[in-house]
Amino acid sequence: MAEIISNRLKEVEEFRAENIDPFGHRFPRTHQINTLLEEYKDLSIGESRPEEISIAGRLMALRRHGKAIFGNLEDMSARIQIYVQANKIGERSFYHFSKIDIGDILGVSGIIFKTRTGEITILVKKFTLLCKSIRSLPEKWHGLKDTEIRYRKRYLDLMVNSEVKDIFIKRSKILQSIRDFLNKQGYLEVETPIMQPIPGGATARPFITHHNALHRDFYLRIAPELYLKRLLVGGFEKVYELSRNFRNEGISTRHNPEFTMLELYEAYGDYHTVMEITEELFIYVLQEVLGGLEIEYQGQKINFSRPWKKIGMYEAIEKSTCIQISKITTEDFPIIIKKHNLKINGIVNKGEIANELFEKYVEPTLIQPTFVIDIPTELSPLSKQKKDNPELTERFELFIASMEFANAFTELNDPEEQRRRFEKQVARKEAGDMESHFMDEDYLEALEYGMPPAGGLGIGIDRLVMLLTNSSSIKEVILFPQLKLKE
RNA sequence: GGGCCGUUAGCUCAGGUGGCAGAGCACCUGACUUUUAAUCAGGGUGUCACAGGUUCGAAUCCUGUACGGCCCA
Repeated sequence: MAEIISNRLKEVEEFRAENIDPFGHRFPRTHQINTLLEEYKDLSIGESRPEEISIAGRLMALRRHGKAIFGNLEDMSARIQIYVQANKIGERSFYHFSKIDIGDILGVSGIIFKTRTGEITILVKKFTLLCKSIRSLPEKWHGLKDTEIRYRKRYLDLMVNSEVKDIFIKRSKILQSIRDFLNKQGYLEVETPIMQPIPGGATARPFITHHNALHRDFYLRIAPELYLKRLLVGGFEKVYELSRNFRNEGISTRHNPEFTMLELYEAYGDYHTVMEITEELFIYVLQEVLGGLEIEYQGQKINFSRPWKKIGMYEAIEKSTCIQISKITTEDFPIIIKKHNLKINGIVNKGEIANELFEKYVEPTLIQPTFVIDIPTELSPLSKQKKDNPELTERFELFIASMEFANAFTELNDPEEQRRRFEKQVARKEAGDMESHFMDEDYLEALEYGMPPAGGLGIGIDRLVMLLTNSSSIKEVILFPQLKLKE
């Protein structure tokens, strides 16, 4: 490698000596390569066109034939063959071109023709060196497979693995179609603080950062929820935020410490209206991005045709385990915990037991889109209770392919009840549950001014992208996933 | 946090039982004006992840560490 770099640096100096800038400047292009290929696809073999075109891109392959050289130039859209002939470009330029390496970025001008093997090719009349590459690219045939290098040096991954590029193009389309859908429905996109004095809106440990001028710590948001609901208090009726959230927890194939969420709130709605929005949003995105409602994820066929399945959480647990959660009592807790080997942080209650049983026995079985509804109040400190059963809240979680994709509920707008919920969370925290919620007096004060009844929804965007790109790891859909530092 | 697997050239990978570090691509030298994984002739470019240990001798065996992957919590 050291040898390659020093050779290339020598070439850089040689170009400078010839008055050629090895790190060139703006280059006007007439075409992107894909449009060129499309425009000239009907040429017959040997036929050429007189008009001169210009493209730019990275040289990905070279085939030298003495006084002629073939290469492949690639831009973001496609790859095209270029052909340089000594007697067409001139001896001097040909000599310069012979110093070009795979990996260099070039602008080329010339005319289009079709070779006798039927490949659309640019006969180069002039080339411009736009950037000399001084390192050698990963192998042309096997590409770059080492997952660690792929994630750490994503630029190489993008350069040589076109499927990877496609994933991130798709990710962009997904985000765009979500915004399209919500904007059309009259939602307002807003931005709320990432640095928060009190982290709220989710059950998770936050990251801590420090503000020097204010002499105090802030938390990176674990969710934007409590700020978005302050906006409902303020009179915005339909808001959403596509937000980067940060949770101080382990890294796995489904968890990155920073991840993207959609949160939306609809005043005067509830969890039923939000369930409809969820279905409509998924279907809109699927149609826009994939053009259909059936996908295959990791070998499982998943169908998004409405209506999706709905099942109560207790009912789902009972079906899988025969445990009737609604009937168990405090005396049953240790027996169930022991029998099913459950792990609960801090204070044990019925909700936590239901949650553990659900995750262990029900979640793995939920392949087709399923709304799990009516979730225990003890697990839902920000949700409104069901009118006929205060043990449960008007809340759902959406599961697809055994993964949680959405969490939504009717928002709790009673400030006194909200205070009691926070107090219970604080008690949990004191009992050792580091993920439980903080007391947020400022939020309670906002509720005391009055928040309209509302439905709220959160969707994990990274997982959605995983689902629509058939990716098994969240790292495949995040450009620069978090890895441990090396050395 | 636990278990299993991996880390050898820029990249993709070989290297039973310990005995001079290997291949293909890339790269360097030369030939070649329609090739496309171009071809032909020649060249090996290395802290075998890191640190110890065993041994006459370690990429290989042992211990520990780092990073990554898969599974579990």
